Amino acid sequence: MKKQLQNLLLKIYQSLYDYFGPLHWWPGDSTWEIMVGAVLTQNTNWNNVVKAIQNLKRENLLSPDALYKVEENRLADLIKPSGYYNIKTKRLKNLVNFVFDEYQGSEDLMFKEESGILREKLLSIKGIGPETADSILLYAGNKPFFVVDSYTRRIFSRHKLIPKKANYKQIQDFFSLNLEPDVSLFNEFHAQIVMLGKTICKNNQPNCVICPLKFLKKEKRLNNINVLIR
DNA sequence: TGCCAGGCCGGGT
DNA sequence: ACCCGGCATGGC
Repeated sequence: MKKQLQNLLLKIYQSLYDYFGPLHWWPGDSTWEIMVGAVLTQNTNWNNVVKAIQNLKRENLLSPDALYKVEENRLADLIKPSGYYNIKTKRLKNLVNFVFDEYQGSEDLMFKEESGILREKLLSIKGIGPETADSILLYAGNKPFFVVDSYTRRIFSRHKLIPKKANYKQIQDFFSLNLEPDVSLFNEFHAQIVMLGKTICKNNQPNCVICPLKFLKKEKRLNNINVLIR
C-alpha cells in the first residue's frame, strides 16, 4: 500500500517535471535573500515580492548585519510593494533578531542546529508559521522538509488524494512519509506544484485537457487514504 | 473593477 | 479545536 502511494507520488512528480521542466527554485541567490523572500511572499504575489527584494538589494540590505541595524521605518518603506509592509517589517525583524540572539547572526551556525529543533525554534518566532519555516529549512538550509502551501492543499484535495480538511502536518506527512527525504526532490516537487497552481489549475477546470495530472482521473482511487493520513 | 496572490496572528466561539 | 477579520500592494 505504501509502495503504491509512493509510486503514485513519483508519477505525479515526473508528469509535472516533464511538462514544466526544471524550475530552479528558490529564485534568489543568497541564503538571506531566500529567507527574506519566504516572509515577504506570505499570501502575496511573487511579482510584488521581487520589487521589494530589488529595493533591499539596491540598498544592500540583504545581509544579516544590515537587516539587524536598519530602521523599521526605512525597511517598511522599501518592502512596501510586497504588501502587509508594517507586519512584515516586524516579522523580518523578529527573524533577524532571532538569528542574532541564538546564532550570533550567522545563518551557517543556525543551520548546524539539529533540524527538528531548529524548526520548532523558527515556529516560535512571531510571524513564522509552518510554511515559512519549512521554506527556510528546505530552500535556505537544504534540509529535507516538504513545503505545503495553498496550492498543494487545493490541487491534491481536488484530486481526492488528501481530505479536504487536512491540516498542515497531515498534508506534509502525506508527502514526506511516502517519499525519500531527498532535498532536491522536495525542492523541485514543491516548485512544480506551485507552477501548476499558478498556471493551469488556477481556475479549477474540471476537465482540463492540458493538465499534466489529468491521468489521475483514470487512476484507481486509493480506498484507504484516510487510514494513511489520519 | 473587483478579486486574488507561494500566510499568520489574535480574538472570539 | 476551529473560525474569522485584519493585514496592503500591484496585476489582470
